Amino acid sequence: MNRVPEKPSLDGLEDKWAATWESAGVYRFDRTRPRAEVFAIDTPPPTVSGSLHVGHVFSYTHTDTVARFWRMRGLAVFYPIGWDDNGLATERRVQNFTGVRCDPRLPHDPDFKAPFAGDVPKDHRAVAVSRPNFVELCFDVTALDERAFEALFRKLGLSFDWSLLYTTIGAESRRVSQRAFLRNLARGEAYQQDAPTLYDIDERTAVAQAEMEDRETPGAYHKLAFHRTDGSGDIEIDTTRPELLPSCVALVAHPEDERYKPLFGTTVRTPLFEVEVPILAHRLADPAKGTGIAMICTFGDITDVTWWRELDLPSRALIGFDGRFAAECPAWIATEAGRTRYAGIAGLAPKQAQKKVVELLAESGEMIGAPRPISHPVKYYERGSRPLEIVATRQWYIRNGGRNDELRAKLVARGGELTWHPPYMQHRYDNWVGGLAGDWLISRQRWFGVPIPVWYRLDEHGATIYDGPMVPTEDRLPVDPSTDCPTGYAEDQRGKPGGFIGDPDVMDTWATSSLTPQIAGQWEDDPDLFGRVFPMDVRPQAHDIIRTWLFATVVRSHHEHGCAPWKNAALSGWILDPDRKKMSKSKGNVVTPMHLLEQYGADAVRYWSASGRPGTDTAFDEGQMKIGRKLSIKILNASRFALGLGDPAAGASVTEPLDRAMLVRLADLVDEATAAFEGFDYARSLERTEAFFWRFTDDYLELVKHRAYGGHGEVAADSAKLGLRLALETLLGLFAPILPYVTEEVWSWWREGSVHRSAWPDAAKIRAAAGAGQAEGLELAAVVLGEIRRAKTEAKRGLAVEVESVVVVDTAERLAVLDGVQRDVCDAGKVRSLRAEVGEARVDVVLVAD
RNA sequence: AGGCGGAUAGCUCAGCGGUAGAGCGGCGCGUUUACACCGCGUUGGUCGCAGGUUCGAAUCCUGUUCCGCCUACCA
Repeated sequence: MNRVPEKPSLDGLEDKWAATWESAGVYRFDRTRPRAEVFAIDTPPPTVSGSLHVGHVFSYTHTDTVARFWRMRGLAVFYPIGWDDNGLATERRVQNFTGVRCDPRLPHDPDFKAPFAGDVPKDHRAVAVSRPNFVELCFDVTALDERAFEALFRKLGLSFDWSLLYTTIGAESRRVSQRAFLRNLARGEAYQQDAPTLYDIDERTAVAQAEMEDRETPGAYHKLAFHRTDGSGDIEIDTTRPELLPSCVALVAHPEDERYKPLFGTTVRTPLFEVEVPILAHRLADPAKGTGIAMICTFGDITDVTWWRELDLPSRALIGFDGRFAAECPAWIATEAGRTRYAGIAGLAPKQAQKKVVELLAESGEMIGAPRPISHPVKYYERGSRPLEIVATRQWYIRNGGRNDELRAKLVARGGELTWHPPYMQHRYDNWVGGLAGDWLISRQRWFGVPIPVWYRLDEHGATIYDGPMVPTEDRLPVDPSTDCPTGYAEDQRGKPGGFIGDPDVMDTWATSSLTPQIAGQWEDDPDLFGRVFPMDVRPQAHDIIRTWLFATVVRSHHEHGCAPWKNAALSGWILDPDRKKMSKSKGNVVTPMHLLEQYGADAVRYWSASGRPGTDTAFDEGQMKIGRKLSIKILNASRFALGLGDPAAGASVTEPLDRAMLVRLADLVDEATAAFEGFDYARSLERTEAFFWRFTDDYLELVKHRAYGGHGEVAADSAKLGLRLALETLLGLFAPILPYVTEEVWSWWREGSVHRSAWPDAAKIRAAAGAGQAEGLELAAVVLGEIRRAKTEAKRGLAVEVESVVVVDTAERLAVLDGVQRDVCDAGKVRSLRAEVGEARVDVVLVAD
């Protein structure tokens, strides 16, 4: 059966085969298979906040090659895909795309239409919309983005089972997320606390430690004079945040610092605001920093929080949820001068307040010298533009070992249960878990997310009673406490004294995406399915989100299931631009992938991706894509040659030494490629297969060509045809995970079904066909052929020119091997006579005269 | 400041104890019935630096310099 086209082409293969695979269900998960026969992948759901970039193509291809390998090995591959479309990134996308902002105080407008669709003018001021309207827009815009995501992933040839598609904002995800939260709550792993938290004043939400990053930021030391209340002079302190002076609650120095030891227990008056504060001792005060004595403000940084807690200080926080200083002068500023000065900064943002305070200090003479500019690391929300503030608020947390060493040790051990690819990535995990400073803050003061499924009772005055929140039964999930009622209450009691109120917050995106194994596996909704896929075999992801997604998933699995969520963690590197910088949207150096797929073809782009070794950052390189395209074309043409020779006779076998030698090497290749894939090393498998393939086409095909055409009779020709077919079948199999389109195309010329459902190549079967083949035969023939080619090239003659004679000098042993392949060498080189001599290795070539 | 990676041909990278490799690029040759979206040949390197172990080191050990990343560092 031969359906070899006259002029094979790569054009159009993506659309043709993607459609066929979908309609034939080639990648459908077989849920009847027991756990031992399943390979389950916890695919990262990409964040829906615009478009996918070439980095996604890179890492998703890696996982896809592994999925395809295990599928060919006969496992039922559970390979879901989801869209992470809840959370702040999505909200931002929607704001930027439609030109609106959410104002939850507004009423729902049923006729509202978005003012823009991706074409928001630069000078546009965002239109305020109600929360329900905003959420509707979020659904609309994400649906649009998700269609584009799907088109790209399908074209790239990712072998997802699209029937398993989920979204993190979908009802199923909300149910899983809320159920997991409620179980955390019931077991005491989730709790509420009113405490200082990291707070982004632009997004107006609390953020978690994992979402925080340091940025080198310009600042300045200001030296301030605090006045001793016993009148014996001033204490000088250095601060980068003089605007926090009205929140000062104490000064602190190291307990062993001789300079300040005598002052502990005495008090000073703050500059400008004239508040009396104590001088205290604490080990975290660094005698080498600034003047060695610091002012404690509520709250300038995390150390302030520690001091506040450990020294039992009052809270004098002034920066509110809007990021501005309180409008009213606080009671602790008692003097008239102090209150007048505070009026000057009331309502200002931190930066403006600092400017004003510095002015006031200059006027009062309480600043010593000019500010000394410095550059120092400051904490930002990773998506934020202004430094984080610390604001005392009530928030929800999930225990993650940050405040409990026993739990911390258990979670480190869970990380140790995983097999990490590459192994050194585990250090990142250990490093992060070891350095956690607090529990995981999961509540966000946002709108498009999974609601925290609790209600609070209101007392007879309408005040919220936070103790003993009311929770829904699991059969009611998912709920939205802003529209659903707690059991035993009616809607008209919402917000009324003696009634109830819903928790207004949503959970952070990670609090839901940390449950992707449970979401994809339909935990509790389909226990049969869940039992067949959990714990999963592998979590593939990029290494920059080990501290967030990977760790959070381990935390949830540990709490809920008492085990690690997967067996393996496979970490992809980043794509670097030609200047070796990470490609990211914020740097503006991203390359959009669709045009690459159209220009080079999906297989070529996958080839480039698969040449990036696991965990290794890789340069964006269109040159590699060109090579991948060349390789794909070569596969088409070589296949056309092998299959165009016609079918071998029934009962024929591989008899020729050259053919057997090639098969011996091919079997070795299968062993190597298999071992590489078993260790998730798709890159090594590709490299070895490709190296073999080029030698196969350059040397073996040329050596065998004349004989295969029938130059030495049917038996010798059939040996070649059989060898070629076995090699072709094997090479198509080895290439199939990397180059799914071209391999499927060639497969369809002569085989039934999909190559992607065929069995992974079997080295034993190839060795059986090779019989007593001597592997060196192929190399030896290639070496002699190479010498012949060189002689022709150096003589500036064409390769078609005939060779008068060749003398091969080598050991008797090798000459015996050469003897078996000599006829093929002479055919390929157009050699009239070849003589062998024992001696020091050498090849002499004499061409026929011009 | 700790930790982890990397440093090999002009470029991208493989090799990780036994005579320095591939592809791309450069140069030259060639239309041979799979392939001009081609083929063939060829040119490229004190394997970051300095010590050490070894018969033998790109490969192991120690130190060191650059580059990247992760943690920590906000008075």
